[in-house]
Amino acid sequence: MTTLGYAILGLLSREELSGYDVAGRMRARVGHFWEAWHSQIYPELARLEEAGLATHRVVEQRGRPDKKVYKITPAGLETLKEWVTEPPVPRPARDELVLKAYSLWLVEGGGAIALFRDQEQRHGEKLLEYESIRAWMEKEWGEEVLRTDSPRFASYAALQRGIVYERGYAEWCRWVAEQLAEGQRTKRPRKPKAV
Amino acid sequence: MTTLGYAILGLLSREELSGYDVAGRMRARVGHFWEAWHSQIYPELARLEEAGLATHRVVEQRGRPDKKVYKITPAGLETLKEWVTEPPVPRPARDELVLKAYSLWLVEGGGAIALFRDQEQRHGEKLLEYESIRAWMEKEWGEEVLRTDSPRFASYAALQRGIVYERGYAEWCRWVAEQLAEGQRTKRPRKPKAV
DNA sequence: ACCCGCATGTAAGTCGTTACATGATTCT
DNA sequence: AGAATCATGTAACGACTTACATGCGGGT
Repeated sequence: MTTLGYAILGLLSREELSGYDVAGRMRARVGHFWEAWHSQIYPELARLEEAGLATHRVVEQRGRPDKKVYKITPAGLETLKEWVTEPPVPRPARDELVLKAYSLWLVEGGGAIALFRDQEQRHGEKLLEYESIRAWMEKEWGEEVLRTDSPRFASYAALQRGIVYERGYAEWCRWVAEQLAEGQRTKRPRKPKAV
Repeated sequence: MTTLGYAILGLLSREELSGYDVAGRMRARVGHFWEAWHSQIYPELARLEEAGLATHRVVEQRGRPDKKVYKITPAGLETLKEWVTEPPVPRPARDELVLKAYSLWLVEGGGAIALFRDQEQRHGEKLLEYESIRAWMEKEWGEEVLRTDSPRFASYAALQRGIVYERGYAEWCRWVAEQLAEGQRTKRPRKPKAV
């Protein structure tokens, strides 16, 4: 089983979905910590079905192409439950911007400051977006967001990670931009080639 | 050019390195936001050389196998500089634990609490490790860590991201574990199958 | 006329991981 | 005797991305 398989089972545990819908949920719901395109999703759904973890029925539609609606099986639910409490293999977050930061010393102020200010804004916007979703959840779902046996709690908890992540990211970007700006203000001449 | 290529150039811009050393630096220095194994590094170094961004010379050693020491070229430095200020294509952080959180509602307390407490500890330990490196840098490098044209500033800035990341991660884990524990204390019976 | 949403797939290519392969020296 | 460090590579596999492929209906 691949991680994507579990991601899909996680969605199917909440509702029956077509491949197209899975792709949509993937973008909207779990997109901030796992993404997948339909070209990966369709074969994965077929594999889940072959493994007996999901089944599908064809739903005919008027004026639209037929769709295959997938449903998780009891075996699928068991597999998913077992996976949930297993510790994940630790993998470092691959982050290209941090890699760029590691070579920041090579470039003179301007462009780098712009980059980090821009990234700060992007992540700040993401943060606001997530926070407004959280506000919506709290208003709409009330105390259920803290009822740990409710899927709404799980959605809320995952979103919470996105919020903490984006807040920290924006903070770091601002800090870097400030250091760069400060470095430009109190400019020292670069070290001469031969001392 | 792949991102790995730039990661390697970033290391070579500071010092000449053999493939073996690059692999080591990769683990120790940039490992918390980009990892790579030697099997990927050796071919990538060959590609960098072919593209004229690095050169190598063979260094003979006593009692040890010969090594190829790579050096960045002026063209390599230019390529690296150009890349640094280009905005990265936004890719969501793939995080399996958040995916597990999204399915947390399916499992009863015990195992899930243990998982998140354990993860909190892991990230808490990472945090302490990074903080002690930061303390070492500040003590050893002094004000140079804030001199934006110094490689030490860049190292410091990248490490800073690791610190913010791990702090946020540990915080989130603790929050989830607390919610799960709270949910267990004030246990409600699960919704009956048919109401 | 053209684009967007719905709907499902395959193919080609890239990137990353694990395993295979070899071999000397030093430490436990 | 066995493990770890230094040192460089290749091969096979798996995961992920981008592009190709098709087709209807509704909106601008």
